Amino acid sequence: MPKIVDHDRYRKELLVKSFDLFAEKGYAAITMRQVAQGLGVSTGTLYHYFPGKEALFEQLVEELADADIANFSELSEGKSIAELAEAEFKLIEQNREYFLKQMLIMADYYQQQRREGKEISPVLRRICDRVEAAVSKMLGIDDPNFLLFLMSYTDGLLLQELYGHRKIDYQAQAKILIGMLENYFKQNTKNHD
Amino acid sequence: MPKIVDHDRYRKELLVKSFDLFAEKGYAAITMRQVAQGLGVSTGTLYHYFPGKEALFEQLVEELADADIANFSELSEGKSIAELAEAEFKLIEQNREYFLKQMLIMADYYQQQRREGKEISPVLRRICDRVEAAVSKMLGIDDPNFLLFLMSYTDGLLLQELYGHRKIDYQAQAKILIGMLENYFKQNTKNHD
Amino acid sequence: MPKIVDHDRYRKELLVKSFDLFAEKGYAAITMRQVAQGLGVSTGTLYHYFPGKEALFEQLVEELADADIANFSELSEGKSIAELAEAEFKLIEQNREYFLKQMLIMADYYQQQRREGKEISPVLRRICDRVEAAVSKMLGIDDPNFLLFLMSYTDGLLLQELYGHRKIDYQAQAKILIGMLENYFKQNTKNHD
Amino acid sequence: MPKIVDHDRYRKELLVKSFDLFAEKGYAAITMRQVAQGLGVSTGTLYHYFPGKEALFEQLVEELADADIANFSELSEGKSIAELAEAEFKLIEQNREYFLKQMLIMADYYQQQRREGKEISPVLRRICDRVEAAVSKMLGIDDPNFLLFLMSYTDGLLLQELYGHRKIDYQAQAKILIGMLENYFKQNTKNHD
DNA sequence: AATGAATGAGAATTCATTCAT
DNA sequence: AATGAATGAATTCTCATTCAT
Repeated sequence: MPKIVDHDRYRKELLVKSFDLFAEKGYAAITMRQVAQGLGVSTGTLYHYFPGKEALFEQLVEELADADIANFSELSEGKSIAELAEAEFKLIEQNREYFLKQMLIMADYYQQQRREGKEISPVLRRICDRVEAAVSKMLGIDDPNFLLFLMSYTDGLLLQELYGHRKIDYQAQAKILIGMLENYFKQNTKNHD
Repeated sequence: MPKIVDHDRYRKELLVKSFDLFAEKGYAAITMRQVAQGLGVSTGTLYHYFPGKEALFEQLVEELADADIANFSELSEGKSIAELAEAEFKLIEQNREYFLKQMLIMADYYQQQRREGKEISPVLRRICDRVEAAVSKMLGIDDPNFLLFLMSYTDGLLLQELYGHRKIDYQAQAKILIGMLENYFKQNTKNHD
Repeated sequence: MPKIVDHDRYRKELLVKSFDLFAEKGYAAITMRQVAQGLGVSTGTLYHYFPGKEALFEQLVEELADADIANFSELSEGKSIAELAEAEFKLIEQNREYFLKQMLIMADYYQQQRREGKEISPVLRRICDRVEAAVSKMLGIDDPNFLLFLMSYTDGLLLQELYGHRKIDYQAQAKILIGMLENYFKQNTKNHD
Repeated sequence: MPKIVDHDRYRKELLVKSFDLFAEKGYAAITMRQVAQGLGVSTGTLYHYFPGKEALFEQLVEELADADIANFSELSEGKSIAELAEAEFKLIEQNREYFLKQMLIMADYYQQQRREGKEISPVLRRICDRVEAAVSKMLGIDDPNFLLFLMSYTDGLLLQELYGHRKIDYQAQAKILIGMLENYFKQNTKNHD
């Protein structure tokens, strides 16, 4: 069944391409025709690969959960905390478009699930967990509360972007974070004594 | 002699009541009929007070920008940093529903403005600025970068709720924040010497 | 019951004022609010004087049927045919706005009656007959076929305005009509011998 | 392979079929649902072929401007003026339904354009000009003023139909017209001497 | 597989009319 | 009498979805 592979491969390709479209307009606001057009296919074809709009969106979010947070791992080797933090912020800054879009899609998905009375989606949690794990490994931090703090801070920074905050100085933020981290490790070391 | 109605007062009342509705479903997903029903009026009446769905939503966001962040000011008197931070987190925890909804509405508004090719809305910025000013005054902090850090952190914490994070331990987070703050003030004092 | 006189007088005043409004937009396209606004009253007041939109329009058309075709009679005294014809055309030209509007309203009324399956309205006929009688008296012509010809010609001339005909040369048309009339009278006289 | 439909051909077919519907009820009074129903299609299909009600109506009027005034040319060969005139009136009488409807549509269009503050439509003029050209060629008359007279007369005759005039005697009218024409040609010939 | 024409339920919005004041 | 707020049915138009080709 080589055909099925092709079918599946193409489906995923469409999913990836639809990411921007959903992020730009939002699930409820975008139409299937717009999606089809954006993907360069007919609506008929779109429905050939996905049973409907809702399923398409769900699969997109699941795709996000499966997608590699590829870049994170690159930087994690044997550097000082300061270097790591700086590298992380550079990475965030460089991909802020992507992260912002992912955030918007997740917010959209959250609302959609709520609308339909469903419990908070395990898919969102999965995405969240994986990012957390990546950050944990990258910075060598295990304390869940401190991890939550870090995640919140970086996610929140992206939110500020959305809120229209005047140009964010990622360098300065990195410096603050480094201070936090150094302090954290100092204290942690003390505690472990 | 017309029916005696304070048009403007009633309009604002409707706006306030529509907050939950828009937050729950999202701008694009909710219908004017649903809004009308939720407000307990007919669609005709809704259109009597607002020229259209878009205007209604915009006025809602503007209302948000004008609304008092009343509760913040209460706690700001002569307490230690630790007390203030603890109080702030309690406040966030208690109002997390409201703050989350506001966040969703702002994200929605952001998308809607983008969809229409408008520049990033000054209204969002106004909301953002006011919250920042409130936090600044409350905690007695002026450094914009540190303020941004704080805002990001607290906003990001709310985002984690949305992402389906298992019960967030606001107490533990408060502790972390206090550590940060104490460290910040210590350092700041040193620098000023 | 002096009040009733006032009521009735005011009603007619409103009718007269509504003539332009209906002519400009058409019965179906104009809204009662627009009419009210155009008349400088509230919709409530409008409904106080007329039971509804349809009745208002019907009364307007009836008002047209009752209105004096005042100006026509002025010119009818002891003049030559050429003079009369010329005078008539000047009159048409001067009032072409009014006549055009009347034409539009009558066409509208015709359609509305048809829509409701009613027979061709006697009211329209009444207007038509009165105009015919006026022309007959004015030009001293009795032959119904020739009168019909005359009416058709002048009404048709107005239609040409509506069709966007470049500036119509009423002088030239008057000359043609005079030729027709003179010829008609010559022949008629011969026939009567 | 899409369903094989000649989009443009079908669009024109719909236009032609919508002629009666618009003439019967008027642009503002007829609803798109009614049009769709009258054409035997769904509203969705109607909107698939036309961007909106206004565009549909405009295209209809343009279609009228392009439509052949086919029948006119038939009769124009080598006959006496009397025969031509008689033939014309027979033609008008036979198609009076069609001409009346065209007149109503044009009046409607005129109002609609005015409503929107547009200048007098070139489309109406185009229709008008083409009819004029046809009549000119048919009767062999060039004098624009005399042509205007003829057009006005015949159009006006149709108007009388609308005004509810009792049965119009087209034979008698033809006789009058013949008189006019003969007189016109006689005089014209004299002038050319 | 792929297309896009067709559908009709449902969205935003309007409007004649009613009615409390 | 006069006002204009309130209503909800009806209008224009959209859109997810289906289906013949």
